[in-house]
Formats: sequence, structure tokens, C-alpha cells
Amino acid sequence: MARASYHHGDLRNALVAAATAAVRSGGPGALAVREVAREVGVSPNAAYRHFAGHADLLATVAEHARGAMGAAMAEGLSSVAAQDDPLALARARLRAVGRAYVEYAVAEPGLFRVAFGETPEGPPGCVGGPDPWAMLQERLDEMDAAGGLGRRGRDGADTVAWAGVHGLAELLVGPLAGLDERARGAAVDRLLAAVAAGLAA
Amino acid sequence: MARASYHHGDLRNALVAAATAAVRSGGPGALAVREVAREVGVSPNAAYRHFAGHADLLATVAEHARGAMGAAMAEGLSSVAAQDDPLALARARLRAVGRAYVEYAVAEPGLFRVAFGETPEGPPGCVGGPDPWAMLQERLDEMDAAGGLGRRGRDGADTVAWAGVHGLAELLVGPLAGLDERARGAAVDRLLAAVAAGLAA
DNA sequence: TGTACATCAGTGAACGCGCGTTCACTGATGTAC
DNA sequence: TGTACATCAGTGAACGCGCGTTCACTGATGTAC
Repeated sequence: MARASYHHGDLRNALVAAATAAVRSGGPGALAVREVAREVGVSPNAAYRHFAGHADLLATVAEHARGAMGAAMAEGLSSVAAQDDPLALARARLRAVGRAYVEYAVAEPGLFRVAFGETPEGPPGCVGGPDPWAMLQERLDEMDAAGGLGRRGRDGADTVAWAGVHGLAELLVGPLAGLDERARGAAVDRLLAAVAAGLAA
Repeated sequence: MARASYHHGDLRNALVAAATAAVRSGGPGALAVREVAREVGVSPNAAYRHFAGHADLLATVAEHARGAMGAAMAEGLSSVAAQDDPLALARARLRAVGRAYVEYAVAEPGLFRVAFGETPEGPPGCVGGPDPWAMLQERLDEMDAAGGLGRRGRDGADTVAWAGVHGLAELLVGPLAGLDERARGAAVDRLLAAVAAGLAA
């Protein structure tokens, strides 16, 4: 794995990849500039040629994690069967992105934490995939157009939907880790149904 | 602040208090055994007379934080006006504990994070106040008795309710910090309504 | 009521560690002529 | 086509730091007789 030449050639990407791997297996706290550099086979200070520092590297990992989340949601969305009833379709599409969100969190707890955790002052941003937040907005617009949002309408529907899905994801990754896959699936189903019902009321 | 005698007299509590203050202002990552000891005016290793180590101290802080959350919920509950309609009452009581949950999180983000964050292998536990989870269960039992849980009934209602409220709390403390108080209040109201509607469906 | 002694709750010093970051430097690359 | 030179992307060594934890020890407390 030792590189032949003095110049790495793709150090920035290599650093991001190694940093992502660290966060993936140990969460945000597991990211250390020195260790990432070591992993890539480069001296610690080489990283400073590509990132302002630790916080910058972590923020970059978060951007990529959000992109990956968006990609997972897009994939979930793409497998929703077409349907004549526009409301049923809109609901199915909203469910699909919601389910993908939770499943991504469970599959990648470390990346999930860094993607949507303490966001210190930075604009969200998103690299390598569609923006999860924008995808949610589109689903809710569809719901609205299909008449799936009740008395309270479109305003604030985004926060409700995001909160439900995000909360379940957090619980499944934290206090409710330990639920087996069956129980987890049931919880996801019930929560998604409740969100739809809550929005329709 | 220097203590007169060689023995502190109440070191364990003093350490917990200092540790709580540290977490309160900087989150879980801000807890350091040495600094806590310094704060209390005691040598670092004195802490090891009362706690197995860093993790034990942090877990103790988390227990107290959960107790404080339970206390906040109990207080919210106690101010719900009596009412003839049992279903309306049950809903009001559920809303009250839910609102208190979110408000506690916003008021004490550091403690909230440690209370319900990564729970590494320990049983939850709860000191200094009622158990939040138990309080939620009771509310849902009341909802059930009053006929407020719809087709899907009591099973899994706890996860749905907790997820909604917990998710909103996380968002308000993370990506949606920055919402002003008015917008936050509206989001809480709408979410609580959606949860009730979701459970009733 | 006094005293010997076990126990407990602290101290002081040190261990080894890995971190983020900066300094002055050098090997490699590519561009202008 | 060749060469001087600016620029870029790395290196090596060191800075100071604070951490968790352990060691052998000592001052204070309380209990049995």
C-alpha cells in the first residue's frame, strides 16, 4: 500500500475516505486528523494542505454522509410502483423516502450521527447525492397537490415529518438499539403510518 | 472555596454536580475526570474513590439528567386542568408531557444529549425524578382507556409517540437550532397534534 | 473515659498516550522561453 | 527540444497540551475494648 511517488495524486479524496471510515466505525468522536493521515500513509501535516483543520475535515465527512443518505432515499423512491390514485402514490413515495432514512441510519449509525448531529454554524450542504431535506420537501409538495395534507396544510408539515422519522432513527440507533429486525420493521411501519395520518388530520 | 478539612464530606455529590455542570455547558464530550476534580478542589485520583472511571461518572450524570427530565414532565403534567371528557383530558395530559420533553431538551441541550444519546450497554435508570419512559407509558394507558388509540391500538404506540417528540427535540437542538421561539412553539404544537392524530388513526 | 488500631478518604507524583497544529524544509511537477 | 525557475505537495521534527489512570503513601475518622 506504500505509494511509489512522493506525491500522492489524490490525497484529498483519500483523506475523506479514511475519515469517513473512521466515523463510520466509531462515530464523530473517532475522527482524528493524525490517525487519518497515518491510515493513508502520509505525514500528519500533509492533511493541512487540503483541510483547514479537524473541524473542516469532519464537516466534509458530514457533507458526504448527507449525500449518501440522499442517494439511499432516491433509491428507495425509485422502487415505488406507479399507481393511478395520486394520493396513494404520494403517500407511498413519502413512505419510501422515510423508510430509507431510517434504514440508512440503522445501517450507518456513525455516519448518520455526523450527518444530522450537532451542526456547528455551518450551512448543511450535501455532496455525492441529492439533498435529503429537498427530497422531503418534494414529497410533501406531492402530498399537498394530491390533497393529502389536512386542515393545517403544507406549512410546518416538513418539520413534523422529519421529526417523526428522525426521532425513530435516533431511538433505533440509541436507546432502542437492541430491538430485533422484526420489531424494528414494525416500528418503522407504524411510525410511517402515523406520520401520514398526522399530516392528513 | 478551599475546604477546611482533609475530608471533603460530600465528594461524590460534589463531583456529580461539577460533572453535570460540565456536560450542561459543553455536552458529553466536555466531561473530563481531571477537570471535574479540579473544579471541586480535589486531586484527580480522589474521584476514583467514588467512581469506577470516566464512563461511570458520565453514566451517573445521565441518570440524573433523566431524572430531571422526568421531573420537568411531572411538573408539566401537574398543571393540566381537570376536565370532564376523559379523552380530551388524556390528550391534554399526553401533550403536556410531550411539550415538557421538548422544552427540557431545548433548555438543556447538553443534558438532553447525554440522557438519551449513545447508551453504551447500560440499563437506562433514572435518579432524582420519575422515569420519563414510565410517564409516557402511563399517558398512553390513559389514552387507551379513554379510547384515544385507533385501529392499531396500544401496541407500539409508545415508540411512535416517543419518536415524534424525541425527533423534534433533536432537530431543535441540532439542525433546526436557530428557529426563533415563535416558530419553535408552532412546531411543537403541530407535532403534538400530529402525534395524537397519528395514534388515533 | 481513654486508647490502640482498622478503615476510609484523601494526596503527590508519575506513567504513557495521542492529539491538533506549526515550523522550516525538500522533492516533484509543470510552465515559459 | 532543452533548460531555468516558480509553484505545489509532501516531509521531519517539534510545540504544548490535557487526558485517564495507577502507585505508594498519609491524614482523619470511628469503633472495640
